[in-house]
Order: sequence, then structure tokens, then C-alpha cells
Amino acid sequence: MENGNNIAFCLERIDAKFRETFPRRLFEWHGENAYSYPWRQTQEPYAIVVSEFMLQQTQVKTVIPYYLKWMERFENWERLANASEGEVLKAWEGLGYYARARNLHKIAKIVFYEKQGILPSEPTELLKLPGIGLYTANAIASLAFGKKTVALDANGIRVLVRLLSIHQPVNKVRALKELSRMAMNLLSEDSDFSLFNSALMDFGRAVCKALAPKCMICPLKEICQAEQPEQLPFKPKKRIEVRKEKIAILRKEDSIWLHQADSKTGRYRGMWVFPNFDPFAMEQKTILFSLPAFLSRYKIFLEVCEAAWKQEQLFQPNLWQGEWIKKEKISFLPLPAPHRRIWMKLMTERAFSPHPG
DNA sequence: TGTCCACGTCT
DNA sequence: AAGACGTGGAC
Repeated sequence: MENGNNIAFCLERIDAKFRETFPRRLFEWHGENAYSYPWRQTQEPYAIVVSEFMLQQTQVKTVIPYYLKWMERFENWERLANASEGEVLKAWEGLGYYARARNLHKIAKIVFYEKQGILPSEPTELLKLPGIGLYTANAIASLAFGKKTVALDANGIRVLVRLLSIHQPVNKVRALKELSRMAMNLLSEDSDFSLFNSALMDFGRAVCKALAPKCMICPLKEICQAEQPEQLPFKPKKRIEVRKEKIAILRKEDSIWLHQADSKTGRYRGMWVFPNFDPFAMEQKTILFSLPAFLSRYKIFLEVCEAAWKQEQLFQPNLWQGEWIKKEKISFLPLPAPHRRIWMKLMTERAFSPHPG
């Protein structure tokens, strides 16, 4: 199968009618249905970068309140560059994929301290910055700098894949580039690429939806070649793996033992977490409750137990990279969602409440 | 202890 | 280059 995984092969399906109808109808639709997100009010590079980082792997509705708070707190490159990692992670708490926050922080330092506060405007330069991949580089270039470049996120990809009935998986860089080039050819030199990118994403989100596409009201219906649009794009199923982890709650007077997640695994790096139960160093008392946590393809049941150090004097605090934290201070630390949930639940139990009685 | 799904970058 | 990284929401 010579053309088995070649998307270019599918491009023959673009005829004159498609070429004419697609951009025109898309822009028409956008004219009547444009969304006005906070980051659409500006072309300021910093604001665009912040919003694009938050929007990676995260839906618009979730991002809006975080974005507004962030821009109030870290209003420009300088503020962000000079913030502490703790502050940054705290502002990101609950958004997930915390590497995004650390990378954004790194970029602020690079831009402010090494580039005189000027963000590069070329996609190839943007790609060199941490946390910026193909999509984000092109999105920033078009939205903040008016570059004539196509930015395809999952929404845009889905729309094109369905319109052209592309059955090949599109998750590889090469396939993505082919699709982008194809989209590029549908526009002319004087087209507004920034508007096109926004329109395509909005359209994918609102009409050509992943789960229940609104084909009945779709303005592109007559040029859509998908027979079963909800089956596209094709994605191999990933199987869920169930795991169990035991979390230890160690108490001393009005403090709880917390530590900063270790950097080896990368998970939750820099965030504060309750320790895993360690049978060599700890003694289990009672099992309090357990909570499910979803991490990528894992479903982890966190079994939370009350525990104590076996012989505390033998374990130097710095060996465990942790410390006793006063209960009322915990709410000021950045905790990942499952650990934040554990703490919420503990707070409702009288013995743990920072304000007992 | 509901289950499944969406959503880019890095290694 | 498969798999890690997290959360919230639809059903």
C-alpha cells in the first residue's frame, strides 16, 4: 500500500467547488458566530502566549477564569520573569500539565532577560522555546504577529479530516505538515490567516464537534466527504490501566507532612503532595478513605491512610524533601487536584480541621 | 470506585 | 516513537 499513510494522496479530493466554497462559507459562519474570548481582544504577544499555553490540552471554558486571574497577577513578561516558581504553580493549580506553567515561566525569563522583552515572531524561532510545538508556534505567529501561517489544533484537524474523509491517522508531524500545507493552498496571499485559524478552531468546537457533530446545521455539509464523521479522525484506542497507590497522612500537633514532588518521574514536579506510604519508614494506623484519580491512561485509586513515622529521629526531614506544614498554610501551597481533593475531604473531618470546634 | 473522552509537547 | 503528562465534563 504505497499511499497507505500518505495524506497528500487524499488531496486530489479538493476540487474547484471545494476550493471556492470552504473558505467562503467558513468565514461567513465565523462572521455570524465569532466568539469573543478575553484573549481575542488583543494582539499583545504576552497575552497570546499565556492563552495558547493554557489552551494546550485544555478546553476554553476551563481556561477563561485562569487566564483572567493570571493576567491580573502577572501582567507582562517582567512580572512573570520575576515571580517565584511557587507563585507560578499556585496560579496554575487545577489546570493540570504543570510542565506548561514551568515552561511559560522559563520563556518569560528568556524573553525578559535575554531578548530585551521581545518575543520572536517567526515560527521557526518560536519552536526553539520550551513548551512551544508546531501548533503553538504557528498560532502565536499568526495571532500575535499577523504571519501568513496555518495553525492546526485538534479542532482544525478534525474539520479538515472529515471534510476530506481522511482515514489515515494524523498524529505525526509529517501528516500535520501536509494538512497545513493543504490548508495554506486554500487561502490566498491577502487572506487573513489569523482569522482563518480562529474560525477553523471555533467551527470545530461549535459545529464539527468531536462527539456529536451538528451536521444538520453545518454550512459545509454539501462539500463534506465524510460518511461517518463521528468516526473521524481515526484514533487507536488506548487502554485504561487501573492502579492503586497508598497515600500517607502524617500529623504532628497542628501540622501535616507534605513534600515537593520529586523531579525524577516528572509528575507534579514542584507541586506539594502528601507522601506515598512507605512501609519501611512509616506505620499505618487507619485507612481513612480512597479517591479515584485519572492520570492520562491510568486510573489510580488513592487509598488515604493515617500514618506515623516509625522512628522520626532517624529520618532527617531533608532526606524526605518535605516538612511539617501548618494546616492553615496548606491552602496557599500549589497542590495537584487529587491531593487538593484529599485535603478538602480531610478538612471535613473534625480532627483535621484547622479551626476545630 | 461510574466510565469515557478531549486536548499538544516532550522524550 | 510509543508513552508520559492531568483535569473536567458529557453521558
